[in-house]
Amino acid sequence: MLDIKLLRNNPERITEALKLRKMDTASISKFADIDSSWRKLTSEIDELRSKRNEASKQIGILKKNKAEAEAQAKAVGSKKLGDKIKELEEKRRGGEEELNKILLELPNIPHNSVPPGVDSGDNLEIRRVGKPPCFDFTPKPHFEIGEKLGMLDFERAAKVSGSRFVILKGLGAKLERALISFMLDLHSKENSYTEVFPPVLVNQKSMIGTGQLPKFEDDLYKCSDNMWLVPTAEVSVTNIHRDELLKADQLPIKYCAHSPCFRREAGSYGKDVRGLIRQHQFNKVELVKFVDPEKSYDELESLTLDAEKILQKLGLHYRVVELCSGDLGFASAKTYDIEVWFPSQGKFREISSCSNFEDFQARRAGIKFRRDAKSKPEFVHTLNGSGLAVGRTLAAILENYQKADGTFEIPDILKPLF
RNA sequence: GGAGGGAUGGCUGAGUGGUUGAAAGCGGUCGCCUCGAAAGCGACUAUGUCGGAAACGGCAUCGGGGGUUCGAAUCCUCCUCCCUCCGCCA
Repeated sequence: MLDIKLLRNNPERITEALKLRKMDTASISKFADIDSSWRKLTSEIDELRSKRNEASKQIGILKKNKAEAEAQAKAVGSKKLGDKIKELEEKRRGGEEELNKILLELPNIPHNSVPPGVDSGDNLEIRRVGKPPCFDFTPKPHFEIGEKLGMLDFERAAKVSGSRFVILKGLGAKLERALISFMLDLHSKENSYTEVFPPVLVNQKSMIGTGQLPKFEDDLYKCSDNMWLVPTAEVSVTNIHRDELLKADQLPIKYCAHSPCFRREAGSYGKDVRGLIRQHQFNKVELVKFVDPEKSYDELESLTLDAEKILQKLGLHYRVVELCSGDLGFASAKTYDIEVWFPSQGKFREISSCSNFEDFQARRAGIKFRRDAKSKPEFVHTLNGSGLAVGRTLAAILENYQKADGTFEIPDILKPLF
């Protein structure tokens, strides 16, 4: 959520930001209209309430002094004030709801450093690490390798659940588990994240807190009792500190978590229909930070490096891309995508997305901290990034470590886990 | 699922219709004391919002919504969460 004051005092800045994201700016002027009448009504209501409070106070005193008749007379006038207040409040309520809706559906403002652009074509490559493997044969796609080796069973998964599901078997299941372990160990031991194992079924407030709702309901699985399956552990983990006032010396708070993630992938028909790339359910290890606003951009750099470390240790070729304004996620102010090399496709595919949300999520979720004893609470900055998407990592290993005979090598770093 | 109990400021915890934004304690900040510190003493110490350069003032907020009343932390009602007991269950 954006700062409502910014919206009032500097709507040009937000209009500008929306344009960068190629979004409709109509809601800005709509907001201004409703807001000004909301504020006018509010000051009228406040004034009337002030009068009524004064009258009530006096009635109290009169009653104490046994001046019943006077008290009665005053109560009549006060009742009228009350009716008027109720009427104005009713009038205000509709606008209030609309303002809130607009506010909750406005995306974050891109950071100054974010390159302007319309889509992924305008993203900026920051660095390339490692080298693509050389094959003296045509590299196969990961799903062919996995199916042939009995590690991946898409057909039966379709029977059990539907399309975009997979059953990992034998070595496949074991490799998945090893990867989760490896990632969590590295982040908790070397990168000093606290490991957490969060719920994957969350309430609506949590989904609003991180920005999935109300705008992206179509992407989510909704269960009964107004509970939702998380599309990423970011939701569960960021909301750990919802409506909390943290102490400055607690920051930065760093969590890593593995969770299954659930996405409906509505509107992605025909995209990556085969293989592990785009599943309705997949495992992911997530990194989440709560930090001092002044340090959040340094923290974004280090978080990205923490995620990269996994790929380096696995010996996978990758690049880091800075998302342009048009490709930026709803809640993000700045995002680096890490893309891993897929030999069968001859291109890089996203395996991690590391973002600084600044105070956008903190404001929605009410996550504050007090700088020192004398200062007022301020919103923290939240960040998160995949470290990494496990299914895609497994796919990348199959492809990059494949051999001519259709088998593949387990990366050295994982061997102790087998 | 059934029966009870509870939710108050950074924390603990009083408060059952009237000048209560809220006692007390803890914690914190500042001052006095001291060579310095501890202890002691004193003052200050919620958030949001509107107006204001500020001082300050209005309004709202005692888990959340709705209601009763001139007036609600306090009464009624619905909801959420927590605790205890019973049932069921991995």
